Amino acid sequence: MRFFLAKSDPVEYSIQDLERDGVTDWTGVRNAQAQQAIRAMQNGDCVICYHSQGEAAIVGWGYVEGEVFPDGAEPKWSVFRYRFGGRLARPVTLAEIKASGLFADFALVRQSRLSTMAVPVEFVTWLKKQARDFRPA
DNA sequence: GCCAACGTTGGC
DNA sequence: GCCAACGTTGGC
Repeated sequence: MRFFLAKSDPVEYSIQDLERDGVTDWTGVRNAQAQQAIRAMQNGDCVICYHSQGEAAIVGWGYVEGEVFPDGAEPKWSVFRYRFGGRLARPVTLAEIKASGLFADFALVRQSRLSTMAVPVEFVTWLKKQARDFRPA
């Protein structure tokens, strides 16, 4: 299993919405680099959920369900099906991630506007220490 | 609310 | 094909 991260503006669609829905199609990503991350996803991969805008924090996780597929309306763009995994009791903020000093090269820190990205394994290890309830299956 | 980063558009 | 102008996103 590999790890990715998907941002969402919680006003539009939050981890609570994902928990309620159980599963949702992650559409609307219209950026070449972000699309590259989506196309690299495989069934069962873990996708960390991050709230942007006011919150700027990791709030939970989920899983890629099935294969990545083309957007029905605009097939040149890829979509993944996102299944809820869990919520963190305490969000891990971007400020903490930056303050750790360990992840200056991570796209989350380096490219604030990128909305989906691959996550380095060292970050996953660190995150598990920060959030004991982060337990991807 | 402001600003930096950066993607997109359109004139040339 | 270049580049300025503009729009959008997200951190603060």
